[in-house]
Amino acid sequence: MPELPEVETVARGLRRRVLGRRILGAEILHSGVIAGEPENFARELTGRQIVQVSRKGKALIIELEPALGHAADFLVVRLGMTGQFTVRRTSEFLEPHTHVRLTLDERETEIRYRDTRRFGRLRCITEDELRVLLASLGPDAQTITEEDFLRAARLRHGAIKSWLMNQKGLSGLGNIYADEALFLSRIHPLAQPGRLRKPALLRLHRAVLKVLGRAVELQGTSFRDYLDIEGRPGNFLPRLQVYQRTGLACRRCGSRIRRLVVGGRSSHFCPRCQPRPRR
DNA sequence: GCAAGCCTGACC
DNA sequence: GGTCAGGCTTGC
Repeated sequence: MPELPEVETVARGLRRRVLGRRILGAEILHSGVIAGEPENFARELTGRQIVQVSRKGKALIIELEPALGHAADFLVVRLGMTGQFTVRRTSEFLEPHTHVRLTLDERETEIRYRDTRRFGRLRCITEDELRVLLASLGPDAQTITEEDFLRAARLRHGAIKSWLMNQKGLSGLGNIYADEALFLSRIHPLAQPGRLRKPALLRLHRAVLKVLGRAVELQGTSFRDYLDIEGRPGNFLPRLQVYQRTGLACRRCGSRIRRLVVGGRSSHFCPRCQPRPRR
């Protein structure tokens, strides 16, 4: 599942491989992954040079050189659950569930978008629309300051796990890293942010930065589908402490890891290291 | 038939 | 403000 570290890895890969290159054509094999009109999408991209690749939270942002007759200067991608970008030779075997092909300048390589579940979306938007999108996301989870983190958490009711994942207080965490950060900071997924003491919130802030930093270094987690630009899996999987380890021994205390549904999402935690909050 | 991320809509 | 269910899709 692409969360911040996976999206960061993809962004770095794209930066390395396609920065400065021009998109000669866009072929849409399945329009379901395109937000808006597919014809418009293809028209906006055709002939455009890629001048920057960045991200905020889990949103991948590909900036195009401004060009006459083109309003949308940004290709923004949300990878959903199984979205994948690869840079491949045009002649290479086209893997199943490839939905978009962006031919690059010499016509020998292309950017491919693959997405088995088709929960991901690609959209071409203007700078104004990008601004609105970015404003709808909280500070990036990798760079959020202590102050912003405390401020965002303080007023919140409801489960801290839901807050970590809702992209508004901070953006970039999904199920894997939310569970991992809560474990590292020894906080129960049902704890209420507004009721936690400051030291606990500071622990959580540090845990978020730590787990994301390490996961970025290891190029993300390949639980099921995630692969980078070159088709390689990430290396964080063996470092997972709780995610998808239900029934296995906690690496810290040996208790069995439990699973609990919070906000409709499965949460994995150690009942001893992360005691249930007093209510 | 469930699970995943994200959106929408219903409800309190 | 908050929760919850439903829909999207497909592989297990």
